[in-house]
Amino acid sequence: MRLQIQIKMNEALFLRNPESSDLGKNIIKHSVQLMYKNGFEAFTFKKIADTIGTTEAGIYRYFENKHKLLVYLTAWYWGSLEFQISFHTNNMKDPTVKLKRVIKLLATAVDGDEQTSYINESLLHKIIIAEGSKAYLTKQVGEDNKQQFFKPYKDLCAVIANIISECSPKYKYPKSLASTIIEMAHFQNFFMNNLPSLTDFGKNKEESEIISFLNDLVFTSLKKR
Amino acid sequence: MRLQIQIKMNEALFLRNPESSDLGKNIIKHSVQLMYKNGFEAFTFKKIADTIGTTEAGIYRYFENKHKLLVYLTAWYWGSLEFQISFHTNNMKDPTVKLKRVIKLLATAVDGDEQTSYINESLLHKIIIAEGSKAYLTKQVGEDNKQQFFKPYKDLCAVIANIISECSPKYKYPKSLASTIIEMAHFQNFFMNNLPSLTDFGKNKEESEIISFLNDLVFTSLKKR
DNA sequence: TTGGAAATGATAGTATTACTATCATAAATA
DNA sequence: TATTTATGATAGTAATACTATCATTTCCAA
Repeated sequence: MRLQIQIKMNEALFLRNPESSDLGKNIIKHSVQLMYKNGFEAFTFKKIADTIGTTEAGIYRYFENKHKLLVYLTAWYWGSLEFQISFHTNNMKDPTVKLKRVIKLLATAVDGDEQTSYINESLLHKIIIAEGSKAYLTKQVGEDNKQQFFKPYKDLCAVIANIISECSPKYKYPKSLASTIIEMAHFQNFFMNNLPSLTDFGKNKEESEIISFLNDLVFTSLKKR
Repeated sequence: MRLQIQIKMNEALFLRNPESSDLGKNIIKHSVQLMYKNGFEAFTFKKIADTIGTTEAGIYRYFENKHKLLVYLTAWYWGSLEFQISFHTNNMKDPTVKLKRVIKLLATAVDGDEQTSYINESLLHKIIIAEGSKAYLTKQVGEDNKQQFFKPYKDLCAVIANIISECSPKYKYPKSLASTIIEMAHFQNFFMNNLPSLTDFGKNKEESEIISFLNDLVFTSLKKR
């Protein structure tokens, strides 16, 4: 038996649920590929339509615009990551071990069944690294936030902040430290591959070094209090 | 006497040097205002042209496209910040004191003479917080980097990494820690104001709390080695 | 099995964006 | 005064980001 994780998506993110039809799944699948290949800026509904053999109008029936589609993908990603974290840290007693596991998941992402669904999680991970911030770095953050578009991100951050507090109840900045490690797991990766002199990992370009850096950052902050 | 800081800009960022004419300075000045007001996505050359009473073609004589203009502004910002840092930490012996000063400058930015030039540095700071990452989160990072567009950022990061190493010569990740505090000085600010639950500063929304967080993060990492 | 709703395909059309090109005029400069 | 150089004015194009309409197919329920 093969389990399919179902991530409950915010209904306001789409006009028609892409999970509900083949066309919808195709849109998501090829959006991931196209966005990975061309980047968010050069990504257009026309291009998806052409590659999957439908028309622009067809895509617009599912998503209002490409911003919503990006937010959809990021929400899916954070949701999936929170699931992975709860799955992999389940039954762990020691919060320190938990936190280490979280850092590893943040920095590597995609575990096991890559082909679980129509979403290529490995590509999605790379998209989120390069484009994820653009989901909220906009003039409409406020409204988008009111509509709960960033709930999966905030939930994930809260989960991590709680583990941090378990590790070190007196630490004063659990949420900021959580968002810092989430963001840095991605940014250090982007820098390592694209602007390596902003990191100490330019030579080997190993994700494991990012993990070491984050572990060091987090656990010196939490130790001895 | 009033000193005017001159930041040497990469010539490949523009077609005609905006500092060399009134029109050029006007373009920069109103770009900052418009980008602040509308955000990078809604910012167009037509809109600048209309607000300063020239034509689109006029803007295109100075900048190839709005991406280059954004990169220009970020380069200017990092250059100015590096200058401020070297100015304010000049003659300081204790690297710890220096580093504290750096963190404060990163998180507050804009010091003293706001009206030094045609660039409103206070607005520019806000633009960099919300739009700065978009300068490098693109498919062309590689080429842009080859043309040295990000040199001011990388130089600043190197300066900070050096101070970190002075504080703690054995610390293994000076560059990554430097890019982390640079990015987080901005992201925590953005989060605090727009997605406050990602931070511990949502209640008071005080920059000083971001500074405390960064100080804690950095100095626990560097202490006791 | 049949009738009707829902989803898709096909086509058209609009406003805006992101440019490029041309030519006349004004300003600076040699 | 001649001549670059910068700017203004206008036009035009291809692509983007949509919206609208109508015909066809699919699917589900009476």
